[in-house]
Amino acid sequence: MTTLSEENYLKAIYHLGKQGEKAVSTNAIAEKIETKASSVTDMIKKLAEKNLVNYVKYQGVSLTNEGRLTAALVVRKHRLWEVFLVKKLNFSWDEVHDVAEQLEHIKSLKLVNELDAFLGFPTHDPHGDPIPDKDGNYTQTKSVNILEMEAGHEGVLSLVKDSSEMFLKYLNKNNLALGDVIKVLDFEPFDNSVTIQTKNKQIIISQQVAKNLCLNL
Amino acid sequence: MTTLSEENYLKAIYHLGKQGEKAVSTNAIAEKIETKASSVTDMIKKLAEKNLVNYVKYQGVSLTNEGRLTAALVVRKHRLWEVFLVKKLNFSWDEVHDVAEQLEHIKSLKLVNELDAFLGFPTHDPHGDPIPDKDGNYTQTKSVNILEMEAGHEGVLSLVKDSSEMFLKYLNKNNLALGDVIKVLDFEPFDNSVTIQTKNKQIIISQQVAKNLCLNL
DNA sequence: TCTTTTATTTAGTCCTACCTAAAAATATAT
DNA sequence: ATATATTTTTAGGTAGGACTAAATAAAAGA
Repeated sequence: MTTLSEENYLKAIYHLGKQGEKAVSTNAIAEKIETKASSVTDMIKKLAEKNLVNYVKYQGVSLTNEGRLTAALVVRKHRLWEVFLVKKLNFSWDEVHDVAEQLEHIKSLKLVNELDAFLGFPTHDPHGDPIPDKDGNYTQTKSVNILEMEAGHEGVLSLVKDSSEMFLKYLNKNNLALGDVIKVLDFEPFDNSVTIQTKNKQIIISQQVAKNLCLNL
Repeated sequence: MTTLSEENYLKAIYHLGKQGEKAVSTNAIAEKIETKASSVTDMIKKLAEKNLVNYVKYQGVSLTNEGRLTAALVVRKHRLWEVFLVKKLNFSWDEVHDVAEQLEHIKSLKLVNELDAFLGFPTHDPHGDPIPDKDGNYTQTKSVNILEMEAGHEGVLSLVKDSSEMFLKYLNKNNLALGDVIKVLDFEPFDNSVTIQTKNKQIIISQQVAKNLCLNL
């Protein structure tokens, strides 16, 4: 049985391991979890002892199959609870993160699966992230980052990479939501900002914003 | 902010303090929480330090107003989650306890109150226990224990005092559920068993069972 | 009342998960 | 290639929350 803290480490490694298949560094984990590198080393040793991660001193860490499944099931719970909060309890997408961080650690197989059914087996959370199934698998829809598109093309906003309250509030303020049709009009080379059109309005978004928005073509 | 462990102690004192208004003993708490008396003493000191309990060495412990409110809000969450599990997620009343024990510690005011609304502001949990409101208050309906009734009288099963899985499974097996009309037929002096009638069937229940069933007249 | 039993508290440990400071390994730069 | 900087690990320590064993207070019995 994994502790709350162990689950948080596994989740961090899971997320960090996604982009680039190689081992995750101690410092990267420390930064993600907001803890010190020495604490990370301690915990990694414990997780290695439990066969949840592969660990070679000074060479970083990666999840074993068992560790990956454990992490995926935590992520599954997190995202299902987010859907519940938004769809059933009137939370807005910028309010769900902290509560879901707590709910994701509740241990009950029946609870997760009944919740899944109650919500109608959703495939994505309110930020467009895919929800792993009972076995930890999901199908990644290949959405494209705005910065990688060509001017003149359009798509449906389907994934918001940054789920921080601050960023989501920015999107709310600018009336941008998942499912919106967005047309990329122009790239400004000076500051890498992008002009987009949605709901018959044009707005300019910074590179930092564009980086976090992905469209389905 | 209270920790999970502190909340469990407050809850135990809250429940133990209900019957008989005097101070709760260290041993009683230890038994309820399934821990050792010495651990209880440690924790009580901490709670007294935080002004959540009144404590005099060797004289037992009682809740302060702040402690009682904190405990009541944990109980409120516990019972609301039980209603959710039974009404929305197809849990039976004997399956909810362990999960609710976890869910009761989730910290989010909005979550509790939205859940309350989502469930239609229920007043009682699946075992007939009253659900405290935002301020920790509830109205105790004065249901009567079967052992205190007279033969020939009847009422509606409205409170099951023992919420253990074993006892609830016994009730299921004998087709007894909250809301059933029960008529008390006879008291057997030899072993204090009781003959009752419900749904046109007569069954004999032991004193131990009868002790845990209360009816609304 | 005095003694025995029971309840409670204290003293000293342990484990988890964190920390700081120092040491060791790896990576980078000249 | 060697010196410097960065990353990672080790060593040692802290706080929360549990434990055992021993000491002390309160309650019960003779």
